[in-house]
Amino acid sequence: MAEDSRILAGKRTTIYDIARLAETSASAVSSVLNGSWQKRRISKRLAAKITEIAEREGYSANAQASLLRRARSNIVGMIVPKYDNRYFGSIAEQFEAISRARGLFPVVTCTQREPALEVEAAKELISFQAECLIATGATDPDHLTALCEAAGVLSINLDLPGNAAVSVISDNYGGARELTALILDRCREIGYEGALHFVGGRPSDHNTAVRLRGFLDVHHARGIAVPEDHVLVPGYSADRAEQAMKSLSPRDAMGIFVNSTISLEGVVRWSQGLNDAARQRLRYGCFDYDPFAALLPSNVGMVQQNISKMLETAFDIMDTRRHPSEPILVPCVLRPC
Amino acid sequence: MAEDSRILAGKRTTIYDIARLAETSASAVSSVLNGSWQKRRISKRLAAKITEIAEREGYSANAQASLLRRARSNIVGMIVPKYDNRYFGSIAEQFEAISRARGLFPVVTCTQREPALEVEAAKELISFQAECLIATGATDPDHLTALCEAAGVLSINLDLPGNAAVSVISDNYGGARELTALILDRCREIGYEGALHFVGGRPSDHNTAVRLRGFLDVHHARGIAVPEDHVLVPGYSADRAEQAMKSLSPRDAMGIFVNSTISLEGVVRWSQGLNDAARQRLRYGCFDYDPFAALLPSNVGMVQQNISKMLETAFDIMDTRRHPSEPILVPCVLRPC
DNA sequence: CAAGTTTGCTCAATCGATGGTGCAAAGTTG
DNA sequence: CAACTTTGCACCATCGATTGAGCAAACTTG
Repeated sequence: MAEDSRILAGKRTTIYDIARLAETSASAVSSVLNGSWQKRRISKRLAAKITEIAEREGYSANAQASLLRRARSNIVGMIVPKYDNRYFGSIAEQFEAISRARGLFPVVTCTQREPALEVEAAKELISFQAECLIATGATDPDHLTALCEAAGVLSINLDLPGNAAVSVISDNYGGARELTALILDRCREIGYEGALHFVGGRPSDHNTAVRLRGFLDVHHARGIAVPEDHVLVPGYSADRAEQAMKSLSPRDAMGIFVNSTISLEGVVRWSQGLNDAARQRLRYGCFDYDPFAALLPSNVGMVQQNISKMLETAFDIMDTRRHPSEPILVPCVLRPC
Repeated sequence: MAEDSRILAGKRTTIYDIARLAETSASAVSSVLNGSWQKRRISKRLAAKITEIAEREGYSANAQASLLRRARSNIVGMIVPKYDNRYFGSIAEQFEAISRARGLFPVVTCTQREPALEVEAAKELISFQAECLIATGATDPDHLTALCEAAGVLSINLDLPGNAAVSVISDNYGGARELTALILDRCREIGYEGALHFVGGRPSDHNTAVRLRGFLDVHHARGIAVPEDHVLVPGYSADRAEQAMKSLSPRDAMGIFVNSTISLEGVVRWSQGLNDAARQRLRYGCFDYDPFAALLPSNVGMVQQNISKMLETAFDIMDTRRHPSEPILVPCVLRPC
């Protein structure tokens, strides 16, 4: 079976080992195992022999050596803030699937919304010779783009836009308007005609800002004034959303625009503490979709972002190296509950 | 700034480029940039000069070249079935965090519960010289272990056990017993004393089998017979769980042990179609935790697996290369709703 | 100041796969 | 059968970083 000396040395089988066993050269082995043997005029007989021996020995090419020599790496990198929600989870899954279908090697890493981690991960991916880095929901996308540019790596912003690279994002404004209108309508049905609350996200965040604008514009169009203290943006965090809600004085009825499912977790935990009457007169909707949250009684609707379309667009940019300076907006789908 | 010739050639800066700019040797540059310069007696002066130039040029080491030369890769691989639930999402997140904290480079890839994809991903990770492969919820863990063994890569099974490598899994039996008991108790409160249904997972799956055994044992201990058609194991799929539920004849009251959150999605969709009376007399619990699902009215409790403990154990095995032949069981936590 | 030590650096082999180039041997053509 | 083409393969430089070995210059010691 596999050579004992190699096993004992703890080293892996190389093309040189296979060459020795097949009584041929390393270059023949290499070309046979990477599929370029026809072009290099290796006989079918030798190819079969090498293939068989390689299989028997459990040969596995050293990707480092191969990549070092080759011009392209076929590695595509992605950073993602979290895996704790459907949105980013699905982005990661689909990114991997599309990459594989194209013969690329996807490396996804989650960076916990921490700027330092994002930078570290980006540097690592660049060092790994990734050909492209998709920065999803990055806190400082332009910094990452700068790193990529210095290394000649294509960078694409997803979910959150940057100024230095192409950005593919949802139509946050449109989605927010639709959701706001829906929640207002549903509130009217229970006799509440006041301003909604906006909960979740952070002020410095582009998506939060745009969604908030949509939220305010719809109120304005309906002639409803939004008091300042109706806007609570304590970050993307269940705990902080819950605290923010608890800090409000109790109200008879209320409607909430929840920005992100992670914030919804906090809102929902807070609502568990309400008495039945208050809960009966509570309505909310959420930007981002979750199948279980969609079934909660007070939930009137969720905005689902079009992930397939966003990724399709991103890969299209990889192919064509198109570089529009304006973010590409992908419409969302409002799913009433 | 950065050398124009390099830019034009589309190639990245190497230690040789830096060496030329700093009027020194590549080996000096290498040792300075990888931190081994003190050991190699490079002067602080030269080190500072090299560091400055490297920074100015935006140098990024070619990890492939570095790894080729080095003995250890520090790469640790993990395959995960899906990112669409909290359980696997959290496993991936925590695996990455722990790896980074240990100076390792984590590469996680999701394989959609497809055996062919699992094998492909494992081969790729081995080819990248991963030092260890953690196979999470793999459909054929022993096959992956065989691949790893041939390449001298440590393999560890997580979530689902295998025979060929160490396995770290939850105490599925204990968790299932507790959950079953809880659902039965809650059903009694609404006057239903019959057998529960078991929904989700697949017959060939170890975890499904063990959980089902716990489920049956508790029924048996209480003297409740479980009809064969109460066990529905159509796979880990929301659609198939929903179909399975729809195929049942309507009942006055019922209790369900739902195996996995993805199956719960199907069950919950099905329950939306019930009339109010039937829904009033429906109780279920789920093996695996989801914060939103925990708030659904008919949900009586969810089993949360102890991910931190499982990963801690896995990394402990990486360190010590301990190789117990029996799976290591990690207790779960039942979270009543 | 001669002998020995330390400091500070460079040289060159190496990791494993790739692919351009070269060169026999076999096959073809006139 | 000489000249030419095709087939089938091996040789070796190369990718970029690492590291053992070696060596001059500076410094120390008696």
